[in-house]
Amino acid sequence: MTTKAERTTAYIIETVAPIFNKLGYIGTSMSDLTEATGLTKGAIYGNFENKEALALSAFEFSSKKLLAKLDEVLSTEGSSLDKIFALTEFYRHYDTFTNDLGGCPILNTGVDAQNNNRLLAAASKEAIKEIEGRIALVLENGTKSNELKLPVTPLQFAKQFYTMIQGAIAMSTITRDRKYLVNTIAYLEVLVKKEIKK
Amino acid sequence: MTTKAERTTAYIIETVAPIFNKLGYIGTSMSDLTEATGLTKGAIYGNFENKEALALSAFEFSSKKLLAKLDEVLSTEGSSLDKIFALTEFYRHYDTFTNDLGGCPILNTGVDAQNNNRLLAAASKEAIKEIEGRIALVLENGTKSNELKLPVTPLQFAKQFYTMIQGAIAMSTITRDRKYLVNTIAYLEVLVKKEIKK
DNA sequence: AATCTTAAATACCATACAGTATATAATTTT
DNA sequence: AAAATTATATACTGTATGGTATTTAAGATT
Repeated sequence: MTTKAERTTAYIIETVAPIFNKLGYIGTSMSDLTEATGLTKGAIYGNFENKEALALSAFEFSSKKLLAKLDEVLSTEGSSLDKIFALTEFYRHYDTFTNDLGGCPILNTGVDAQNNNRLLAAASKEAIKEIEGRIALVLENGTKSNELKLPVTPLQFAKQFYTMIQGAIAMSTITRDRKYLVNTIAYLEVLVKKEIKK
Repeated sequence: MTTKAERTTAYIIETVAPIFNKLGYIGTSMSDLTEATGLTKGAIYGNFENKEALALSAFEFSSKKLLAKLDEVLSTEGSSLDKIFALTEFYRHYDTFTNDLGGCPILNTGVDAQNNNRLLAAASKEAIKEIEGRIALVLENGTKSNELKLPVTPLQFAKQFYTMIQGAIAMSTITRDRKYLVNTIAYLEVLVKKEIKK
Protein backbone atom coordinates (compact mmCIF):
# COMPACT_ATOMS: atom_id res chain seq x y z
CA MET A 1 0.00 0.00 0.00
CA THR A 2 1.06 3.54 -0.59
CA THR A 3 1.50 5.91 2.33
CA LYS A 4 -0.29 9.21 2.54
CA ALA A 5 2.87 11.14 1.83
CA GLU A 6 3.61 9.10 -1.26
CA ARG A 7 0.16 9.82 -2.60
CA THR A 8 0.44 13.56 -1.94
CA THR A 9 3.88 13.60 -3.51
CA ALA A 10 2.47 11.92 -6.60
CA TYR A 11 -0.54 14.22 -6.61
CA ILE A 12 1.66 17.31 -6.41
CA ILE A 13 3.90 16.13 -9.22
CA GLU A 14 1.13 15.35 -11.65
CA THR A 15 -0.72 18.56 -10.86
CA VAL A 16 2.34 20.71 -11.10
CA ALA A 17 3.97 19.17 -14.17
CA PRO A 18 1.81 20.85 -16.83
CA ILE A 19 2.17 24.18 -15.05
CA PHE A 20 5.96 24.08 -15.09
CA ASN A 21 5.79 22.92 -18.69
CA LYS A 22 3.61 25.84 -19.71
CA LEU A 23 5.10 28.64 -17.65
CA GLY A 24 8.70 27.51 -17.47
CA TYR A 25 10.91 27.07 -14.44
CA ILE A 26 11.28 30.72 -13.48
CA GLY A 27 7.85 31.64 -14.83
CA THR A 28 6.21 29.26 -12.38
CA SER A 29 5.80 30.64 -8.88
CA MET A 30 5.16 28.67 -5.72
CA SER A 31 1.82 30.42 -5.44
CA ASP A 32 0.88 29.08 -8.89
CA LEU A 33 1.51 25.65 -7.44
CA THR A 34 -0.31 26.07 -4.14
CA GLU A 35 -3.27 27.47 -6.05
CA ALA A 36 -3.34 24.58 -8.52
CA THR A 37 -2.88 21.86 -5.93
CA GLY A 38 -5.07 23.41 -3.25
CA LEU A 39 -2.23 22.70 -0.85
CA THR A 40 -0.09 25.08 1.14
CA LYS A 41 3.60 25.78 0.86
CA GLY A 42 4.10 23.75 4.01
CA ALA A 43 2.70 20.69 2.25
CA ILE A 44 4.78 21.19 -0.85
CA TYR A 45 8.02 21.90 0.97
CA GLY A 46 7.31 18.92 3.18
CA ASN A 47 7.42 16.71 0.10
CA PHE A 48 10.12 18.43 -1.94
CA GLU A 49 13.36 20.00 -0.92
CA ASN A 50 12.90 23.09 -3.05
CA LYS A 51 11.43 24.45 -6.26
CA GLU A 52 14.20 22.98 -8.38
CA ALA A 53 13.71 19.45 -7.05
CA LEU A 54 9.99 19.74 -7.67
CA ALA A 55 10.47 21.03 -11.21
CA LEU A 56 12.86 18.20 -11.91
CA SER A 57 10.42 15.57 -10.60
CA ALA A 58 7.68 17.19 -12.64
CA PHE A 59 9.75 17.04 -15.81
CA GLU A 60 10.70 13.42 -15.15
CA PHE A 61 7.03 12.64 -14.70
CA SER A 62 6.11 14.18 -18.05
CA SER A 63 8.99 12.73 -19.98
CA LYS A 64 8.38 9.28 -18.53
CA LYS A 65 4.76 9.55 -19.57
CA LEU A 66 5.89 10.41 -23.08
CA LEU A 67 8.47 7.62 -23.19
CA ALA A 68 5.94 5.12 -21.90
CA LYS A 69 3.55 6.14 -24.64
CA LEU A 70 6.30 5.80 -27.23
CA ASP A 71 7.11 2.33 -25.92
CA GLU A 72 3.46 1.43 -26.24
CA VAL A 73 3.29 2.78 -29.78
CA LEU A 74 6.51 1.09 -30.84
CA SER A 75 5.40 -2.23 -29.40
CA THR A 76 2.62 -2.33 -31.99
CA GLU A 77 2.29 -5.84 -33.40
CA GLY A 78 3.74 -6.31 -36.84
CA SER A 79 6.76 -5.43 -38.90
CA SER A 80 9.26 -2.67 -38.23
CA LEU A 81 7.52 -0.62 -40.87
CA ASP A 82 4.23 -1.08 -39.02
CA LYS A 83 5.91 0.27 -35.89
CA ILE A 84 7.30 3.25 -37.76
CA PHE A 85 3.88 4.07 -39.14
CA ALA A 86 2.40 3.69 -35.68
CA LEU A 87 4.95 6.24 -34.61
CA THR A 88 4.10 8.71 -37.35
CA GLU A 89 0.43 8.22 -36.56
CA PHE A 90 1.15 9.07 -32.93
CA TYR A 91 3.05 12.22 -33.81
CA ARG A 92 0.38 13.30 -36.26
CA HIS A 93 -1.78 13.88 -33.19
CA TYR A 94 1.01 14.78 -30.83
CA ASP A 95 -0.64 18.10 -30.05
CA THR A 96 -3.65 16.42 -28.48
CA PHE A 97 -1.44 14.00 -26.59
CA THR A 98 0.70 16.77 -25.13
CA ASN A 99 -2.29 18.91 -24.28
CA ASP A 100 -2.55 17.22 -20.88
CA LEU A 101 1.17 17.67 -20.34
CA GLY A 102 0.98 21.39 -20.99
CA GLY A 103 2.72 21.13 -24.35
CA CYS A 104 5.76 19.19 -25.52
CA PRO A 105 7.96 18.76 -22.44
CA ILE A 106 11.09 18.21 -24.50
CA LEU A 107 10.72 21.41 -26.48
CA ASN A 108 9.35 23.60 -23.71
CA THR A 109 11.73 22.52 -20.99
CA GLY A 110 14.64 22.14 -23.37
CA VAL A 111 14.37 25.70 -24.59
CA ASP A 112 13.21 27.27 -21.33
CA ALA A 113 15.82 25.65 -19.12
CA GLN A 114 18.68 26.22 -21.55
CA ASN A 115 19.87 29.37 -19.81
CA ASN A 116 17.93 29.11 -16.59
CA ASN A 117 18.46 25.69 -15.03
CA ARG A 118 21.28 23.25 -15.57
CA LEU A 119 19.53 20.17 -14.21
CA LEU A 120 16.41 20.64 -16.31
CA ALA A 121 18.49 21.37 -19.38
CA ALA A 122 20.46 18.17 -18.85
CA ALA A 123 17.26 16.19 -18.26
CA SER A 124 15.66 17.31 -21.51
CA LYS A 125 18.86 16.55 -23.38
CA GLU A 126 18.81 13.08 -21.86
CA ALA A 127 15.16 12.59 -22.82
CA ILE A 128 16.01 13.30 -26.44
CA LYS A 129 18.73 10.67 -26.32
CA GLU A 130 16.22 8.15 -24.96
CA ILE A 131 13.70 8.85 -27.69
CA GLU A 132 16.29 8.65 -30.44
CA GLY A 133 17.45 5.38 -28.99
CA ARG A 134 13.96 3.92 -29.06
CA ILE A 135 13.46 4.86 -32.70
CA ALA A 136 16.91 3.63 -33.66
CA LEU A 137 16.19 0.24 -32.10
CA VAL A 138 13.17 -0.31 -34.32
CA LEU A 139 15.16 0.70 -37.38
CA GLU A 140 17.99 -1.60 -36.37
CA ASN A 141 15.67 -4.57 -36.01
CA GLY A 142 14.13 -3.78 -39.37
CA THR A 143 17.55 -3.77 -40.94
CA LYS A 144 18.62 -7.01 -39.28
CA SER A 145 15.48 -8.79 -40.42
CA ASN A 146 16.15 -7.56 -43.95
CA GLU A 147 12.95 -5.57 -43.98
CA LEU A 148 14.49 -2.13 -44.21
CA LYS A 149 17.43 -0.64 -45.99
CA LEU A 150 18.81 2.52 -44.47
CA PRO A 151 21.11 4.99 -46.24
CA VAL A 152 22.84 5.72 -42.91
CA THR A 153 23.17 4.07 -39.49
CA PRO A 154 19.94 3.43 -37.58
CA LEU A 155 20.82 6.02 -34.95
CA GLN A 156 21.68 8.60 -37.56
CA PHE A 157 18.41 7.99 -39.38
CA ALA A 158 16.52 8.13 -36.09
CA LYS A 159 18.14 11.46 -35.26
CA GLN A 160 17.20 12.88 -38.63
CA PHE A 161 13.71 11.50 -38.33
CA TYR A 162 13.18 12.93 -34.87
CA THR A 163 14.69 16.27 -35.84
CA MET A 164 12.03 16.71 -38.50
CA ILE A 165 9.32 15.79 -36.04
CA GLN A 166 10.70 18.19 -33.47
CA GLY A 167 10.72 20.88 -36.14
CA ALA A 168 7.06 20.27 -36.76
CA ILE A 169 6.36 20.35 -33.04
CA ALA A 170 8.23 23.63 -32.65
CA MET A 171 6.52 25.25 -35.60
CA SER A 172 3.03 24.16 -34.66
CA THR A 173 3.66 25.18 -31.06
CA ILE A 174 4.87 28.65 -31.95
CA THR A 175 2.28 29.34 -34.63
CA ARG A 176 -0.47 27.34 -32.93
CA ASP A 177 -1.11 25.71 -36.29
CA ARG A 178 -1.22 21.92 -36.30
CA LYS A 179 -0.83 21.81 -40.09
CA TYR A 180 2.92 21.79 -39.60
CA LEU A 181 2.53 18.56 -37.72
CA VAL A 182 0.16 17.00 -40.23
CA ASN A 183 2.18 18.01 -43.28
CA THR A 184 5.53 17.00 -41.85
CA ILE A 185 4.20 13.60 -40.88
CA ALA A 186 2.75 13.14 -44.34
CA TYR A 187 6.10 14.00 -45.80
CA LEU A 188 7.89 11.63 -43.44
CA GLU A 189 5.62 8.77 -44.39
CA VAL A 190 6.36 9.27 -48.06
CA LEU A 191 10.03 9.43 -47.22
CA VAL A 192 9.91 6.17 -45.30
CA LYS A 193 8.17 4.39 -48.14
CA LYS A 194 10.58 5.72 -50.73
CA GLU A 195 13.85 5.61 -48.86
CA ILE A 196 13.95 2.76 -46.40
CA LYS A 197 11.34 0.24 -47.51
CA LYS A 198 13.33 -2.53 -49.11
CA MET B 1 21.60 63.58 -36.70
CA THR B 2 20.40 61.40 -33.91
CA THR B 3 19.44 62.86 -30.57
CA LYS B 4 20.92 61.66 -27.31
CA ALA B 5 17.71 59.92 -26.35
CA GLU B 6 17.53 58.05 -29.63
CA ARG B 7 21.05 56.80 -29.17
CA THR B 8 20.44 55.57 -25.61
CA THR B 9 17.21 53.94 -26.70
CA ALA B 10 19.10 52.11 -29.43
CA TYR B 11 21.91 51.24 -27.03
CA ILE B 12 19.49 49.80 -24.49
CA ILE B 13 17.69 47.71 -27.10
CA GLU B 14 20.79 46.14 -28.57
CA THR B 15 22.29 45.47 -25.14
CA VAL B 16 19.13 44.03 -23.75
CA ALA B 17 18.00 41.92 -26.72
CA PRO B 18 20.35 38.95 -26.19
CA ILE B 19 19.52 38.91 -22.49
CA PHE B 20 15.78 38.66 -23.06
CA ASN B 21 16.46 36.05 -25.71
CA LYS B 22 18.54 33.95 -23.36
CA LEU B 23 16.62 34.33 -20.11
CA GLY B 24 13.12 34.76 -21.46
CA TYR B 25 10.59 37.47 -20.73
CA ILE B 26 9.85 36.57 -17.12
CA GLY B 27 13.33 35.20 -16.51
CA THR B 28 14.83 38.59 -17.28
CA SER B 29 14.72 41.06 -14.41
CA MET B 30 15.12 44.80 -14.60
CA SER B 31 18.28 44.46 -12.52
CA ASP B 32 19.70 42.12 -15.19
CA LEU B 33 19.14 44.97 -17.61
CA THR B 34 20.53 47.80 -15.50
CA GLU B 35 23.59 45.67 -14.81
CA ALA B 36 24.16 44.88 -18.48
CA THR B 37 23.59 48.41 -19.72
CA GLY B 38 25.33 50.20 -16.87
CA LEU B 39 22.27 52.43 -16.71
CA THR B 40 19.75 52.90 -13.95
CA LYS B 41 16.08 52.05 -13.92
CA GLY B 42 15.35 55.74 -14.30
CA ALA B 43 17.17 55.76 -17.63
CA ILE B 44 15.46 52.64 -18.89
CA TYR B 45 11.98 53.66 -17.83
CA GLY B 46 12.63 57.05 -19.34
CA ASN B 47 13.05 55.39 -22.72
CA PHE B 48 10.50 52.57 -22.46
CA GLU B 49 7.05 52.52 -21.00
CA ASN B 50 7.53 49.22 -19.22
CA LYS B 51 9.27 45.86 -19.32
CA GLU B 52 6.91 44.48 -21.93
CA ALA B 53 7.48 47.35 -24.37
CA LEU B 54 11.22 46.94 -23.95
CA ALA B 55 11.08 43.18 -24.49
CA LEU B 56 9.01 43.72 -27.61
CA SER B 57 11.44 46.29 -29.01
CA ALA B 58 14.29 43.92 -28.20
CA PHE B 59 12.64 41.06 -30.04
CA GLU B 60 11.87 43.26 -33.03
CA PHE B 61 15.51 44.30 -33.06
CA SER B 62 16.70 40.69 -33.13
CA SER B 63 14.19 39.45 -35.66
CA LYS B 64 14.88 42.40 -37.94
CA LYS B 65 18.57 41.61 -37.75
CA LEU B 66 17.81 38.05 -38.76
CA LEU B 67 15.48 39.07 -41.57
CA ALA B 68 18.01 41.57 -42.88
CA LYS B 69 20.63 38.84 -42.95
CA LEU B 70 18.24 36.53 -44.77
CA ASP B 71 17.54 39.25 -47.32
CA GLU B 72 21.25 39.66 -47.81
CA VAL B 73 21.74 35.92 -48.23
CA LEU B 74 18.81 35.55 -50.60
CA SER B 75 19.99 38.45 -52.72
CA THR B 76 23.06 36.42 -53.68
CA GLU B 77 23.80 36.85 -57.37
CA GLY B 78 22.82 33.93 -59.53
CA SER B 79 20.02 31.48 -60.07
CA SER B 80 17.25 30.61 -57.63
CA LEU B 81 19.14 27.45 -56.83
CA ASP B 82 22.19 29.53 -55.98
CA LYS B 83 20.07 31.52 -53.58
CA ILE B 84 18.69 28.38 -51.97
CA PHE B 85 22.19 27.03 -51.47
CA ALA B 86 23.28 30.37 -50.04
CA LEU B 87 20.43 29.92 -47.60
CA THR B 88 21.43 26.41 -46.59
CA GLU B 89 24.99 27.60 -46.21
CA PHE B 90 23.79 30.35 -43.88
CA TYR B 91 21.77 27.96 -41.75
CA ARG B 92 24.63 25.48 -41.60
CA HIS B 93 26.36 28.06 -39.41
CA TYR B 94 23.25 29.52 -37.88
CA ASP B 95 24.55 28.77 -34.41
CA THR B 96 27.46 31.16 -34.80
CA PHE B 97 25.22 33.81 -36.32
CA THR B 98 22.72 33.63 -33.47
CA ASN B 99 25.43 33.60 -30.85
CA ASP B 100 25.39 37.41 -30.73
CA LEU B 101 21.62 37.40 -30.53
CA GLY B 102 21.62 35.09 -27.52
CA GLY B 103 20.31 32.13 -29.52
CA CYS B 104 17.59 31.79 -32.13
CA PRO B 105 15.07 34.54 -31.35
CA ILE B 106 12.25 32.76 -33.18
CA LEU B 107 12.63 29.54 -31.23
CA ASN B 108 13.49 31.05 -27.86
CA THR B 109 10.89 33.78 -27.84
CA GLY B 110 8.32 31.66 -29.62
CA VAL B 111 8.50 28.93 -27.01
CA ASP B 112 9.12 31.15 -23.99
CA ALA B 113 6.38 33.66 -24.71
CA GLN B 114 3.81 31.05 -25.68
CA ASN B 115 2.19 31.02 -22.25
CA ASN B 116 3.74 34.12 -20.77
CA ASN B 117 3.28 37.05 -23.12
CA ARG B 118 0.73 37.51 -25.87
CA LEU B 119 2.53 40.29 -27.74
CA LEU B 120 5.84 38.45 -27.91
CA ALA B 121 4.09 35.24 -28.93
CA ALA B 122 2.32 37.08 -31.74
CA ALA B 123 5.54 38.74 -32.82
CA SER B 124 7.45 35.48 -33.14
CA LYS B 125 4.56 33.96 -35.05
CA GLU B 126 4.68 36.93 -37.40
CA ALA B 127 8.44 36.58 -37.84
CA ILE B 128 7.98 32.99 -38.98
CA LYS B 129 5.47 34.14 -41.56
CA GLU B 130 7.98 36.69 -42.85
CA ILE B 131 10.75 34.14 -43.19
CA GLU B 132 8.53 31.62 -44.93
CA GLY B 133 7.44 34.36 -47.31
CA ARG B 134 11.02 35.23 -48.19
CA ILE B 135 11.89 31.63 -48.98
CA ALA B 136 8.66 31.10 -50.91
CA LEU B 137 9.45 34.11 -53.09
CA VAL B 138 12.75 32.64 -54.24
CA LEU B 139 11.07 29.33 -54.99
CA GLU B 140 8.33 31.08 -56.90
CA ASN B 141 10.80 32.96 -59.06
CA GLY B 142 12.66 29.75 -59.71
CA THR B 143 9.46 28.10 -60.84
CA LYS B 144 8.44 31.00 -63.06
CA SER B 145 11.84 31.06 -64.77
CA ASN B 146 11.48 27.33 -65.38
CA GLU B 147 14.51 26.62 -63.25
CA LEU B 148 12.76 24.69 -60.51
CA LYS B 149 9.95 22.20 -60.38
CA LEU B 150 8.16 21.97 -57.06
CA PRO B 151 5.93 19.08 -55.99
CA VAL B 152 3.75 21.54 -54.02
CA THR B 153 3.14 25.30 -53.95
CA PRO B 154 6.15 27.53 -53.25
CA LEU B 155 4.78 28.58 -49.86
CA GLN B 156 4.05 25.00 -48.89
CA PHE B 157 7.53 23.92 -49.87
CA ALA B 158 9.01 26.89 -48.02
CA LYS B 159 7.06 25.94 -44.90
CA GLN B 160 8.30 22.36 -45.09
CA PHE B 161 11.81 23.54 -45.74
CA TYR B 162 11.83 25.94 -42.83
CA THR B 163 10.20 23.41 -40.52
CA MET B 164 13.13 21.07 -41.04
CA ILE B 165 15.58 23.86 -40.40
CA GLN B 166 13.73 24.90 -37.28
CA GLY B 167 13.83 21.28 -36.13
CA ALA B 168 17.58 21.29 -36.52
CA ILE B 169 17.81 24.57 -34.63
CA ALA B 170 15.66 23.24 -31.81
CA MET B 171 17.61 20.00 -31.53
CA SER B 172 21.03 21.61 -31.63
CA THR B 173 19.89 24.25 -29.16
CA ILE B 174 18.55 21.75 -26.66
CA THR B 175 21.39 19.25 -26.98
CA ARG B 176 24.06 21.88 -27.62
CA ASP B 177 25.21 19.74 -30.53
CA ARG B 178 25.60 21.51 -33.85
CA LYS B 179 25.68 18.20 -35.71
CA TYR B 180 21.91 18.38 -35.97
CA LEU B 181 22.31 21.59 -37.91
CA VAL B 182 25.06 20.27 -40.13
CA ASN B 183 23.35 16.97 -40.90
CA THR B 184 19.94 18.45 -41.52
CA ILE B 185 21.38 21.00 -43.91
CA ALA B 186 23.30 18.28 -45.74
CA TYR B 187 20.07 16.34 -46.05
CA LEU B 188 18.19 19.39 -47.28
CA GLU B 189 20.76 20.07 -49.95
CA VAL B 190 20.44 16.55 -51.28
CA LEU B 191 16.69 16.94 -51.19
CA VAL B 192 16.80 20.17 -53.17
CA LYS B 193 19.01 18.64 -55.83
CA LYS B 194 16.84 15.57 -56.13
CA GLU B 195 13.39 17.01 -55.78
CA ILE B 196 13.19 20.51 -57.17
CA LYS B 197 16.11 20.91 -59.56
CA LYS B 198 14.54 20.65 -62.96
C1' DA C 1 27.21 82.25 -21.36
C1' DA C 2 22.44 81.83 -19.52
C1' DT C 3 18.22 79.79 -19.98
C1' DC C 4 15.33 76.29 -21.11
C1' DT C 5 14.52 71.60 -21.90
C1' DT C 6 15.37 66.87 -21.73
C1' DA C 7 17.57 62.79 -19.91
C1' DA C 8 19.37 59.95 -16.30
C1' DA C 9 20.27 58.92 -11.15
C1' DT C 10 18.48 58.38 -6.62
C1' DA C 11 15.51 56.90 -3.33
C1' DC C 12 11.51 54.99 -2.59
C1' DC C 13 6.79 52.24 -3.17
C1' DA C 14 3.87 48.14 -2.64
C1' DT C 15 3.86 43.58 -3.87
C1' DA C 16 5.49 38.96 -4.85
C1' DC C 17 9.07 35.88 -4.33
C1' DA C 18 11.34 31.31 -2.44
C1' DG C 19 11.93 29.41 1.69
C1' DT C 20 11.40 28.26 7.01
C1' DA C 21 10.11 27.64 12.02
C1' DT C 22 6.48 26.51 14.46
C1' DA C 23 1.94 25.06 15.45
C1' DT C 24 -1.88 22.08 14.44
C1' DA C 25 -4.09 18.39 12.42
C1' DA C 26 -4.27 13.97 10.51
C1' DT C 27 -2.32 9.17 10.14
C1' DT C 28 0.03 5.10 11.86
C1' DT C 29 1.60 2.21 15.22
C1' DT C 30 1.31 0.11 19.60
C1' DA D 1 -8.35 4.14 22.09
C1' DA D 2 -3.74 6.35 23.34
C1' DA D 3 0.62 7.46 22.12
C1' DA D 4 3.91 8.33 18.78
C1' DT D 5 4.74 9.82 14.45
C1' DT D 6 4.19 12.09 10.32
C1' DA D 7 2.06 15.33 7.27
C1' DT D 8 -0.06 19.75 6.39
C1' DA D 9 -1.37 24.68 7.63
C1' DT D 10 -0.17 29.03 9.47
C1' DA D 11 2.48 32.88 10.08
C1' DC D 12 6.50 34.86 9.23
C1' DT D 13 11.37 35.68 7.36
C1' DG D 14 14.54 38.55 4.15
C1' DT D 15 15.11 39.62 -0.44
C1' DA D 16 13.96 40.78 -5.17
C1' DT D 17 10.51 42.26 -8.14
C1' DG D 18 8.42 45.94 -11.56
C1' DG D 19 7.42 50.50 -11.35
C1' DT D 20 7.39 55.70 -9.91
C1' DA D 21 8.11 60.51 -7.96
C1' DT D 22 11.58 63.41 -7.38
C1' DT D 23 16.08 65.20 -7.65
C1' DT D 24 20.26 66.00 -10.14
C1' DA D 25 22.90 66.27 -14.27
C1' DA D 26 23.51 66.84 -19.02
C1' DG D 27 22.15 68.83 -23.79
C1' DA D 28 20.13 71.95 -26.73
C1' DT D 29 18.48 76.68 -27.75
C1' DT D 30 18.55 81.46 -27.64
